[in-house]
Amino acid sequence: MSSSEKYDPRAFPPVAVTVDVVVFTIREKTLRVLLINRGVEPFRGEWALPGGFLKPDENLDEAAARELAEETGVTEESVYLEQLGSYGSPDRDPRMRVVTVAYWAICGDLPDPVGGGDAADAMLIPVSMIEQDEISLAFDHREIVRDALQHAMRSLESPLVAAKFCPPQFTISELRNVYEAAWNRSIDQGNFQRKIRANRMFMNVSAQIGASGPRGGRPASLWSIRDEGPDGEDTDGSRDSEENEAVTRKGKARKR
Amino acid sequence: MSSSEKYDPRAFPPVAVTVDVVVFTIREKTLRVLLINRGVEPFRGEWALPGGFLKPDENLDEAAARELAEETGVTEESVYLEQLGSYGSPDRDPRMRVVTVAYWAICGDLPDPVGGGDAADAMLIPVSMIEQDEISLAFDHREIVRDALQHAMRSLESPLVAAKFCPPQFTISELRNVYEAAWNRSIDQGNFQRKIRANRMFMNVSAQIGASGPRGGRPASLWSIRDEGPDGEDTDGSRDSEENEAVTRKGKARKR
DNA sequence: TCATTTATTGTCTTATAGATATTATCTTAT
DNA sequence: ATAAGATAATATCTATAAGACAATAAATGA
Repeated sequence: MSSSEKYDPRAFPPVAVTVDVVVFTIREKTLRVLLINRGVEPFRGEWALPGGFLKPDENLDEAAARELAEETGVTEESVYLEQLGSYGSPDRDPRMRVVTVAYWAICGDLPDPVGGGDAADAMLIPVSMIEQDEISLAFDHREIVRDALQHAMRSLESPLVAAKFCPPQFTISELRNVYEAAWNRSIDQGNFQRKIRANRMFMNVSAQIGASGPRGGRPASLWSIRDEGPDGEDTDGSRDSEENEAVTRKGKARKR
Repeated sequence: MSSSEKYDPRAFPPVAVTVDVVVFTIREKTLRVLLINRGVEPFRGEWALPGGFLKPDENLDEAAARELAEETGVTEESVYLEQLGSYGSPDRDPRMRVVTVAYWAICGDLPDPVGGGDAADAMLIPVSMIEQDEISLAFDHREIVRDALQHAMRSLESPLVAAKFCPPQFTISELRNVYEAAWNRSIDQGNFQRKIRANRMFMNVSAQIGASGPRGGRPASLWSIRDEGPDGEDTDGSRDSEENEAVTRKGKARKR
């Protein structure tokens, strides 16, 4: 700040800092984003991201977690929440100068009737509707959602992130369904099995056996993310594979 | 913001927004970061990132570019500048609540005597000194630099980003030197050539031939980044390789 | 000329992804 | 009880790419 020290921060026009959260979840095999219908001006009646003003004594992560909890009822446990980036065009909020810090989250188990009281004041819209511009959002939230989507798709390459869409214990098929929803195409089952089984970050909960699906079929074994202690507790001493093996996205883009 | 609309932004305690930039460059085959010696309180005399307060009429990217230019004299041309993230712990600045938006930049051609007038008020320290905690920084700038470093290392997997450390036209060896500086190990020359030549984002400036090194040797041909038009102008019609082929980091970690 | 340096090309090995089976184990219908 | 269908789990083959390693080519300076 050497060359800007002449500026007294208190002399600056007021800037408000908000936090907005792009909440992803999967419903009906479709990747969706949580939107809130604004009850007040500006942009009253339009759809916007859940969010709010940063409070004096909380840091950014805490503010994001608080907003997420207020808007979804989801406690911090089992939720993936990560900062996305900040947006601060001078005129992005007609009221005053507002810089927002955007976060993105994965909720595997969103309570279905989201929102406060009114049933119509919150919804989960498919991301495809935003990609194809079939809905307009308040502020610059369309840009934020698009950036979040792009970021999320990259992060999904790590199956550890994809697993956040699943319950704590899950079958490999459930994890595969996450990718099929996000990428909107089918994934070879056998190859996916091989990939996950080779990833040492996943642990077979051998004691448990999942139930068969509604249409029968061999029951799947349950898996969970290996809780990594402070130091890498390597039960199997001889391994030299990379820890973060990505799930790549090549292959025939056959429709589902 | 639905559940927080009760808050009037103007009623909030003042928040200042600053922009800090982590400027990377390579000197003496070492990846380095630009630090400024603070001339005023707080943290007077300590090393800090270049940065300053967000001005009323500029957006975040503009503020970062301005700070970068003020502190280094480097104009926006040929500089890679990207937002890293925001930091807003309540007590990160003893004066008042300050949220900073951090950026990271790659400067291939930093003017050597950086800083304003005093020669000692700016320096380029090796990133290893920060990794190993051999220097203390003002504010939470150590955390910011570490995050930037982590982010930069990931971004470097794209040779297009690595090329930002080089002049507009460069030899493949110069580009390889970027990786050798960043990863602190040698890279097989033949394999690297093959990799870059296979990447359609690089273009051989066949007319030009670079000069030989100080110790002789065959002069290298010059390369540049293919300036991509609005639509992919594909001179060579038949290609189906991915555009962003990464330079991976495996292989023997032999010392240099 | 020769040593040196860098560019360029080639080959071998290994690892992995994807395609394509095949086998195993369950549910449901008859 | 049996057959059919569904899903899980395993196996095999191929193509591709990366890395290790080596060899050749082209320029420089001494």
